[in-house]
Amino acid sequence: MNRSNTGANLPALRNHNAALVLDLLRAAGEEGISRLELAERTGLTPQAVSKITGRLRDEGTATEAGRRASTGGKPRTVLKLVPSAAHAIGLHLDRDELSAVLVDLAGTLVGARTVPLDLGAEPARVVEAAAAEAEALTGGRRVLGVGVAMPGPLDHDSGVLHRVTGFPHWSGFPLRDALAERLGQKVFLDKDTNAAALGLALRADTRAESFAYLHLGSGLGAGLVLGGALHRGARTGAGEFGHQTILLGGPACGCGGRGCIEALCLASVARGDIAAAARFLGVGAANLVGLLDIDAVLLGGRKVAADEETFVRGVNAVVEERALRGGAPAIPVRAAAGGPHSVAEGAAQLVLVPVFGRANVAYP
Amino acid sequence: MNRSNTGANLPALRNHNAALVLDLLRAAGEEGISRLELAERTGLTPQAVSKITGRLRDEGTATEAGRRASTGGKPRTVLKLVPSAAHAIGLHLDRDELSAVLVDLAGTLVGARTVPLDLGAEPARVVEAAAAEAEALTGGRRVLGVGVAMPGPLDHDSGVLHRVTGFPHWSGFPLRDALAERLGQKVFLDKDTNAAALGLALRADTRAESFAYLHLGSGLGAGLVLGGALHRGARTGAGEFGHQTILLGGPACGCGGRGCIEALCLASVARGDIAAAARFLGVGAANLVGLLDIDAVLLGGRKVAADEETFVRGVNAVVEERALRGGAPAIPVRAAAGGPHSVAEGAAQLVLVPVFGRANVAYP
DNA sequence: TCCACTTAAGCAACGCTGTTGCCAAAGTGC
DNA sequence: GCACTTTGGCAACAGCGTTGCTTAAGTGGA
Repeated sequence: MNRSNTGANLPALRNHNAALVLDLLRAAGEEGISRLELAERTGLTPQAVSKITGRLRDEGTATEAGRRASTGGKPRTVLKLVPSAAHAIGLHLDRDELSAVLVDLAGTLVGARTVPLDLGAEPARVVEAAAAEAEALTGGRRVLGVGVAMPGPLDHDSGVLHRVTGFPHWSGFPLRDALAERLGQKVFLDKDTNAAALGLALRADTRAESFAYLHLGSGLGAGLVLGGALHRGARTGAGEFGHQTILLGGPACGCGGRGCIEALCLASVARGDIAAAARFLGVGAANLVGLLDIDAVLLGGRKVAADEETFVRGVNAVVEERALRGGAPAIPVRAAAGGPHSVAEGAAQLVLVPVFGRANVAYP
Repeated sequence: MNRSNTGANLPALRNHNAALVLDLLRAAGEEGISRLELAERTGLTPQAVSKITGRLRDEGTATEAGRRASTGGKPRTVLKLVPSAAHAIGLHLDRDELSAVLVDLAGTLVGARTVPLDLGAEPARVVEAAAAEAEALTGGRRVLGVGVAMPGPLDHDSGVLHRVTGFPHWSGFPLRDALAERLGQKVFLDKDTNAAALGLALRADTRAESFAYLHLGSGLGAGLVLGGALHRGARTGAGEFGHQTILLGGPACGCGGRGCIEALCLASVARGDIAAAARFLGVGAANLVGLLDIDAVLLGGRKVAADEETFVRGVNAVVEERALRGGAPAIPVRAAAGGPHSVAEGAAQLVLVPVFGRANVAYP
């Protein structure tokens, strides 16, 4: 259940409704949305919407932008988000590269920087490098916070890293708090696959409330969006997809197990048999779709990008066959959209999520 | 993200806070809880808690029950839920049996009836039989609604059945609305595995925010509780666990696939090799634990009950080994508690969930 | 051109929420 | 017996969305 455990008072109620309206304004994009439509969609009275949008306009977060055609009376006024009213920074710390982006309230990329990074260096030096990139992008703008995405495992709630694969000295380092203190900004930390999935969840072209993002690069991982929200699990460990067993007693995997999807996929890719890799991935995807009843499967990662069509076709074939067998409707399998900074952009969305009321709790 | 899509006003805020307090009162059980502790746990001010509990006492839902020892000042007054203030009915429609229970606000079993049922009969007759059982249990008490659990597939949101396996004439029947009209009560419909999981989620001895309930009977299914709420998926299809592939190219399953957990498990059970069945179940459980990062795995169903210890031990061994391999803490694997009416009791909880604010949306 | 009608949106008064400031009640312990 | 601590209710209050009404801004027929 996606629920709040804390009591609510008038300011909380006000934030809740304002976030709801802002989320609709964001979804409306350039087209805008009228006050009455906001009222219908939120269930609030038109008068309440007028008050809320009035406050947003006073803040500078929303603005009037034209009118619709009349339907026999006074035409509706169109309201739009003012994306430049605030910004967020997203950082993607990868093994050998640091990607930093600045996005506006609408999530649009405003600036980006990429520099080499040695994740094996001392934590303090990495923090300093990350902070420098963030500051270089800020440029006097109103920045709400900084989102950081990196390879797991880590703990989203406490902002502490665990044993980052290959870099044992990161274990237990409180990256979120260290960066927050250095920058004087709110900082949010999450796994790279989660950030990527969040970024996809908020793209206008991904209209799915629930989906799985499967990332096949040097490893295989997943980001899960369930009911519009990231599912992180109890210890930010959710999305461990690569080491699902699909072939008992199968070939050995680096993890110590046998018949893991990752091992089967990567071996097939290494052999050049992309169709076989896609089928293995499809079996895991079909398991996942059946278990969670999601709306879509999105594929990404370097290995997928190298032969998108074969992967999409192969995964789709397995998922579709399994759905038909179970009498369920088939769900779409697509390649994930997104450019070279998609993970960093998703990280920036970690900052924007609470602004638009899409946090795991309805009341902050 | 577990979030509300609708606007909130003062009555909604009041309901939200009252439900929060009621939930804490329920969790406190016979021991009770003081006003100040309620204030700490909810984040509300003591005065707000006094007002809310005052209203609950006026309604008859809560009552004062003794005091704690003094800590140097006026001793705290203990408040308790009055379980008999309202009741809920739960119905479990199984293939050959109808189990009906009456539970109080605390979820305690107050009455139960079991009669034979032919799920293959005409829907109208089944509705009538269900309604008669519900009425026989009511007995002039204040009943908040009726929860119905039955084998899927079905749609929880619309309350309509799909092609119930083996009973094609149920397809498309609006069971929820038919029963609601016949009884003049609110009715909630869900899958049997979901009801069982919900019942477990609300038992005092299951202290897990997120867990999977794996049910091995004539088939194999799962109920998922994530972050304290049932995860039903987009079409109430979540929990399709039996037909997860764990052995590519394995033995054929009745579903048309190969190497499904269900087929492997049931074949082992039929051979009398319970340890092997447990290992197969364990592989599926380990996949699930890794994917969702849950806190516990609970096992139930007739086949499990026949040799609980072997199943728990076998599943635990696989789950534990996988967790250690991934560097994650091991999570408990246990047999699900619950008596002969546990599914019907969980169905009754479908009615109580909104009362205690544990619905999927924070604001109803 | 005018006027009746429709639709949009703000103003003002209102009921009700949790909060704040204060005080009475009910204990402990020197 | 008195000072102190802690609980918990009373009363006044700020602020939320709602309600009732008015004004603004269009359409379309006479």
